[in-house]
Amino acid sequence: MSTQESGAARPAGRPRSEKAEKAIIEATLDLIGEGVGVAELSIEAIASRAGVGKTTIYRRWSNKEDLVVDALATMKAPLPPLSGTSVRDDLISLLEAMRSESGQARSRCVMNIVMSEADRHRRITERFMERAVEPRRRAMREVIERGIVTGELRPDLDVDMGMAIISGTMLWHTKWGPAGDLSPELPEQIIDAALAGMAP
Amino acid sequence: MSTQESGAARPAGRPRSEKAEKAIIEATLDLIGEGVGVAELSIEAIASRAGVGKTTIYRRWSNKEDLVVDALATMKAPLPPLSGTSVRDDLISLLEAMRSESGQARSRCVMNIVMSEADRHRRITERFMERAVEPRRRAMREVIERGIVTGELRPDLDVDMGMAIISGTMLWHTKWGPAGDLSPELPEQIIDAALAGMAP
DNA sequence: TAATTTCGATACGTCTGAGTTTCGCAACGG
DNA sequence: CCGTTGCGAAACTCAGACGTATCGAAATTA
Repeated sequence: MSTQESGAARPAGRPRSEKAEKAIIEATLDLIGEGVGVAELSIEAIASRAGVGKTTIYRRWSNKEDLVVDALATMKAPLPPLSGTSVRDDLISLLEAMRSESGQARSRCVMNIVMSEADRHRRITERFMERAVEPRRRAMREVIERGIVTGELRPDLDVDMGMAIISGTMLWHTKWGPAGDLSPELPEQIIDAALAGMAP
Repeated sequence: MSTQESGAARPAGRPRSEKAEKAIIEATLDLIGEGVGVAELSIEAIASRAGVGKTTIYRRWSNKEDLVVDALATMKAPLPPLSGTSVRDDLISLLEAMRSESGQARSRCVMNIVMSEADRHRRITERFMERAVEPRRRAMREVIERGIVTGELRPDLDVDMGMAIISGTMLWHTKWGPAGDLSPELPEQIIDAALAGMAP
């Protein structure tokens, strides 16, 4: 077992370095986190940052887009634990997770790329959505649907619209809200405002 | 008056072509509208598209960023006329204006750039915000404040939060809503949902 | 040990685009 | 008509990055 296969017979020769692979992905996310866009992102910069030869990158990914897709796909969403005591609390927890991520430069820059590169590099967006966005979306949907069942939310509530209001209001604050970090009270404020509505 | 100055004495020599300037800005917006990002945007492509020599561009703008700033600043917001009959109607009109713009590739691409390039090219964002976003923001704020005065909206409503909910929900749909054009009913649906709230 | 494959480093030819210069012509003022 | 400035086109130099090839060393199997 110590020197032997795991499924497919090892093809002989020096095995690919797992460490190099990690370093490449990490360097890619690192540069992205510094605000470098996909277009400016150069393989040479990644190789240099990762302490790796360019060959080591090209042996694994045939082009930049493939690498970026894989790199972004590693940004999985760590869904917050939901207490389940009340819909209000769970929604606040979900927004709080978004808020804390919006404080990380890397997350912010990744979102910028995903949102603006959707047309040019469809594949980048697709994998990321499926891996990172969909799970969150599902979680929020479940909370809202549960709220309708328990009577905590209006029975005629349009679930999709409810999600759009909550996520959209949060998104708006991360993009156009006052500069600097978002207030820790913001998630609570948003949820209460969304629940209450604006009409008298 | 026909051949004479308007303020500063003309410095002699052939005057700069107003037409070329327009063509350059138009070509820039044209390329941006095709999804070309700021990084990929090349002066040569702009010159060629505008039917203009590179010199003519460099004589006016010393670098790409300056040109893009000026180009985006020409995208002024054509605020929709507000009937003023009801707050609901006016808010719907404001969202309808956003919806119709979101159907234009050029507007969509400009928004992508403004939102994602905010960190890298601060100046691009700043001028655009001031020229195109602020007027809309003011208009919506006035409508909401009027609604509070007339009693159409809750007296204790947080105006900023109300704006965030409405604009954010619309923004969310333009970015992550179902693909394709937004439904003409969407503005009305958003406003009604925002006014009503989610609680029973 | 021998064969094989990957490793990081480095050099290479190629391409794209920046920014400058030069050209002959056009448009303006005096 | 003359000096000045702008015009589009083209050529130029320069930098950066691409993607490939080659190197000697390292890691692994047989």
